[in-house]
Amino acid sequence: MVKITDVARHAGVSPSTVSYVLSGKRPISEETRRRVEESIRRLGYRPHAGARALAGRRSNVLALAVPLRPGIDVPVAMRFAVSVVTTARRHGHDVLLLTQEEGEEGLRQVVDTVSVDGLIVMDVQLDDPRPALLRGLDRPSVMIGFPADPKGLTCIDLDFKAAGEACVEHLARLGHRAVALVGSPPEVYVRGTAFAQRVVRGFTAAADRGRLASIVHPCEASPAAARTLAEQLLREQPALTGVVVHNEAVLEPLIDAFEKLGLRVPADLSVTAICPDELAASLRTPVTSVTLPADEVGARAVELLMKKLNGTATPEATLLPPRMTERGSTAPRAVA
Amino acid sequence: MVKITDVARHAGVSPSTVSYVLSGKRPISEETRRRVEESIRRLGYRPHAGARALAGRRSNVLALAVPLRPGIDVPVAMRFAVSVVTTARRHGHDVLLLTQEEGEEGLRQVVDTVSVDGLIVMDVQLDDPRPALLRGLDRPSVMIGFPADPKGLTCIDLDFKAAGEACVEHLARLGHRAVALVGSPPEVYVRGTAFAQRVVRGFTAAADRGRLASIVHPCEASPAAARTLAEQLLREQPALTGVVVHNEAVLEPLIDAFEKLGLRVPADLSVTAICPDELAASLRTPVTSVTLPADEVGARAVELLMKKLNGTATPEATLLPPRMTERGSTAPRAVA
DNA sequence: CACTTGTGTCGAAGCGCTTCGATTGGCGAA
DNA sequence: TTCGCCAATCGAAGCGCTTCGACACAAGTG
Repeated sequence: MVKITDVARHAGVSPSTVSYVLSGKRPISEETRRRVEESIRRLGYRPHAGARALAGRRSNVLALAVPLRPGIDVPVAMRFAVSVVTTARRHGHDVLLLTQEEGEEGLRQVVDTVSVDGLIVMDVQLDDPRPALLRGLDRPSVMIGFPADPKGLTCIDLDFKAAGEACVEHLARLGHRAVALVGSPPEVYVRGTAFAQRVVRGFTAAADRGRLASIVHPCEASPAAARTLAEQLLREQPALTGVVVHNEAVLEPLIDAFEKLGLRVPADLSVTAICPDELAASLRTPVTSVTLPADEVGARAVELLMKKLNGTATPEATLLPPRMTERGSTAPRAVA
Repeated sequence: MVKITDVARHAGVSPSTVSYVLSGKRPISEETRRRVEESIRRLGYRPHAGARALAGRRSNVLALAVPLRPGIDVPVAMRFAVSVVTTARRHGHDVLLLTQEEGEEGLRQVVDTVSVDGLIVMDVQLDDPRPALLRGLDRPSVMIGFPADPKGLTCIDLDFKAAGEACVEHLARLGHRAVALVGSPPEVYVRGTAFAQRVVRGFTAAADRGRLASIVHPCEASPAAARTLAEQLLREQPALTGVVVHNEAVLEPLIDAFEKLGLRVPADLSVTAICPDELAASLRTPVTSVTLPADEVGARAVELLMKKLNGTATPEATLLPPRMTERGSTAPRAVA
């Protein structure tokens, strides 16, 4: 194994100089720096992570809590995770994976063990016990999603309320007067997942403001549930011409179901979604959607955490404004 | 932070004794052990991971490479991952997450950095470059899946060939004479993913042996693709009465599609699948399936790795025999 | 020209843990 | 009773790195 003393010898400097070249914490002359960097490359030197963690106070490891709870869309969750991992790596950090089972215990343990510089917590819920835990920790953290009380924390997420509003307003502008929200699976609401509720709130508020008739239903993540729900919606609201889907798993089956029921999209029924762009664009009928920018959220979460690690002040709440892309699944309401 | 010397003082012993209590590498009297353990608990002591990694040669961290390639079923992949993480934790190890982007570079880097005791690599493909890399490493590894040449490696997976055979044989026993395999998305075959090909091989071999008419088609992971394929299968093989589905994402839509086409399951068409039990059991028509034991595979992979870390010999290949559960989606062929 | 101020580098002291060799005391064998 | 031996424990030497204070020298300052 190549160690720092090897590099130092090879470059004709002291180990501390090599360390300073690496960390940039003290000025190093241009020439020395170059020599050291050359030696590092030639010898293929990689600092020993454990030694670093011991001597410095940093381990260069982040923990990522990914609770794969029932009802969440796993592929979407993993987009966040992948984005976190790659961004972290760009910042020289590795990512330790925590899953639901480890829950609070896992959090505490990993933190106590000092193997982790900071943590990123996904799928935060309104009554989540983790925010309290995080507040008590001596290590910085960032939450993806919002708990009931984000005071003293750092949270980031898409502005789901605005996203819900944007969808309704888009439909309203097109002349639609009766709209429905197809939400996440019921478990998600039962658990009090903030983002789901925010969509509902935004949806309802905008509908009320625009004096649109509106209904809201959660929906299981299965094609069968989608079909059932499609029928139910039309029964409850025969004048329905606009649908907002906030449920990746049923987006396609739901459109299918409506078409099977004789409604053409967008001629008879306009559909918008809140979901990753890739999904919306990949469907047979590309769907007008507010993007769920998982990549951006993941990356920004890491960047916020890096800032906190550097002692830079960070905002408590970061809400990304919704960005809507029209793709042809929405059209002006046909005038009867 | 509580350190080993604090524990030692509290228990009235030397730090090395505490260390030996923890590692069990030297005999410690029953009484001392108890006192030390009590102190550890009372003080809430957690060994510093970095210091451990530095002093000992172990970091108690595993790397898990989860390449979320197109065409793979993310929820299923995550079942493996979660199982790996929880099993690793039971063995006192944390799990570092590697994603596709980091690929070989990430592997090498994490390993060089000595932050990792061993690695588990998922979604291995026939011509995967990683096995070669792993062979060259000085650290043990376990692969979930099989490369073209598993010599010198440790691989574990469901015996997909036998699984394919089991499905066909089950259908054959029920009197079916014409069967179809609905496979994974085409990308998966193009990439040469062993498990997908093995299913095909098992399926075909068993069909030939039993003199069944058989057809094989990959299928995109979308309801639309499922519908199209259902029609296509019936067109190509009007006598079709048995289907094997090896594609979690289209299992439900496919059954739907067949039913829409007027075939009742299992009265007119018997369906079996290779997928996690939970999925098979959760459908409206519970599906007879060979379980894809993600939990077991993940856990066994970790255990194999632990064995290698302890220097115990491990078999190169572990193939879990298929376990089939009848659930009512298969029935004897209706005699015309 | 003596004196401060910076700049770039070095040496040494740990970080918390494991591990190796040494030490102690108790016990059976001679 | 003495010796040797084993079980149980201790002390000290690092593991590879960061960081702090010291130092040497060059470049201003009055």
